[in-house]
Amino acid sequence: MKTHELSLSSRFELKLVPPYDFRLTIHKPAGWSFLTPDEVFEDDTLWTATRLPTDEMLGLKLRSAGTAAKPTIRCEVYSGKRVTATDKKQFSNLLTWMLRAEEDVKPFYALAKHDSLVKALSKDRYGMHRTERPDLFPQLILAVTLQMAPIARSDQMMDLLIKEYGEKITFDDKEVLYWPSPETIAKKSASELREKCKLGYRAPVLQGIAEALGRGFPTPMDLESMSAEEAKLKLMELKGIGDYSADIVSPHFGFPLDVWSAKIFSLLLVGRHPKSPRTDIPKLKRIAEKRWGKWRGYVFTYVLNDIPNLSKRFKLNLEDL
DNA sequence: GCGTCCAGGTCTACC
DNA sequence: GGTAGACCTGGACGC
Repeated sequence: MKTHELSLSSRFELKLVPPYDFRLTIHKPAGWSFLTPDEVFEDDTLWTATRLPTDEMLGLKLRSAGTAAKPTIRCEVYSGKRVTATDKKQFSNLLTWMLRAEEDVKPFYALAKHDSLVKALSKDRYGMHRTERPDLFPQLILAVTLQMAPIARSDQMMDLLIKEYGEKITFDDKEVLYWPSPETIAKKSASELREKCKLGYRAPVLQGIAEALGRGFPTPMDLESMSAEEAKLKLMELKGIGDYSADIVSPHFGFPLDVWSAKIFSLLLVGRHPKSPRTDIPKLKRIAEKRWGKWRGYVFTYVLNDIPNLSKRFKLNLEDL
């Protein structure tokens, strides 16, 4: 396994737009990782890693030094090269973007005045933010492995991809395994990927995506600068990425309903179990857009991270769907 | 044990 | 433009 030994390159504090709950944001209650499933979260400190569009690896140590009302995050960036003052400024800008430090969620919470679901969500998960990744490939791996598989099987495929082809990042006496690069996956045969990572028909799909990224593809930052529709269409040019996957991967983040979440939102939005969850997806997406507009992605993230509370509050059996 | 069924989409062929 | 059917494979389920 390729190993990167990184050393401290930059240390700075970020002031964030309140309310901002550090723990809820970077260590989400439903268990989704910030950047890699192998990141370490101890004593309200996160050690994680990311790959930049330049292919450089960074180690990140993030720690809250404030409260949800007065949020501050102490950031340490670990790198494998000597960094300049310009690099340090870019690290600060990058973390601001990744943590959505400047995003004001108060307009979202204002919807609670006339919306009982948003009222519950904003109370349960006050200060939780969505986050961004500068590395597109892990999001695409997530989207592809989620397709047509129970979550345990998706986890199995992702774990095997990281163990077989991932990279080891060591810094600050910690070790973090990170996702494989598109270059690594593009070089493997589909049959090897299928066998070692139990990817099934997804093996050639993932390899094709890795090859497409290697030929040049917009970065997440590029996609964000496009309109939401343009970004989605660009992502859907990748074979194996359809409407649902593009909604997950796009930094504009749509309302990525799959069969499982369609069952949940059918109960929350129209108060009944769907007869055919897959058929109901377009209708549910339209209802969500009309009800929450640009904040529907936030509603989606909040709901997925608040299932046990919502089940009790609205007397719905959402945990067994 | 063993066989059967199906899952947190996408693509293609066919009408 | 709409839709049925195929797609890997592991695990749940019934027997």
